[in-house]
Amino acid sequence: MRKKESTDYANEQSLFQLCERNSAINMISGRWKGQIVYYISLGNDRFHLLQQKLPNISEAVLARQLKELENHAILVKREIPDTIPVGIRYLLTNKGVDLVPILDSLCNWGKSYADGKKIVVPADNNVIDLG
Amino acid sequence: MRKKESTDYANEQSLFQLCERNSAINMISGRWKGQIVYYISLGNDRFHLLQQKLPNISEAVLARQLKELENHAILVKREIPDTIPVGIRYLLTNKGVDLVPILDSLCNWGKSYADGKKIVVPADNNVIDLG
DNA sequence: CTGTATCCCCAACGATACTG
DNA sequence: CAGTATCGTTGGGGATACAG
Repeated sequence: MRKKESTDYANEQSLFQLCERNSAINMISGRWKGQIVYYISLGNDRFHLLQQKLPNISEAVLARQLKELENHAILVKREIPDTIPVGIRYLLTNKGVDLVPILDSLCNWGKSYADGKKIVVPADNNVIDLG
Repeated sequence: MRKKESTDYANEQSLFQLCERNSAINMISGRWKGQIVYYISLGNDRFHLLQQKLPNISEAVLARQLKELENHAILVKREIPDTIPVGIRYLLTNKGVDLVPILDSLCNWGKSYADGKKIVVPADNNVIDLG
């Protein structure tokens, strides 16, 4: 547990208060979160389906990331009736659904520059030469 | 340094390869990055101005975050001529400028739900009651 | 003014064994 | 099937002293 008296904790909270931008970044920071939300949006709504899509994730880590996304109300768990052992579906909330296009634009942003879009500084119009 | 043989490193790289979404999230993950990019976009382009805007950040941390943003070509450093000691301006590249509206939409996304927008699950139309 | 060097602490990721 | 418990390792944030 992060200590509530630490500067670390205080800094985090003050940033969250300053602007929702910071808590939003915090909600999607986590190695697998973007990919998990994406796969669930495509209908991979079971634990084992996500494991298949993310073959290198450990059970403990997947469970943790799902719980964090649930705590942020990005997804919810629903039990599938009359199944033994009980099956669980992961469903995006409207908050989670609203996140998807934002993650898409992040994806496109990164992709356009990874694909060779020139980096320039608008202030001086000089092209940056990346090593 | 993260060891290149570790599973940790391999997982990170495979996610970056899988989709730019993941490397983009990685670029903006870092406690102060969103706020730094925002303040620079408003014209706070000096180290000491950023320190004023972010009073709780330590010099070491600010320098680290700026260097990471520079490594991702989101900003560049420009020396101010004929200054002793030498002054540095931080300028957003076009890549950095393109990031700003995405961070804004992230901000609005978080804000709308923080402000009381109802959380529902589109699949079943049930309203979620958050404690 | 804009950093670097050093050290401490904690949280995230990961591996594995176990459970209802 | 969908987890929990535990533990090891690493990396990020922070404080402080020092430097060009």
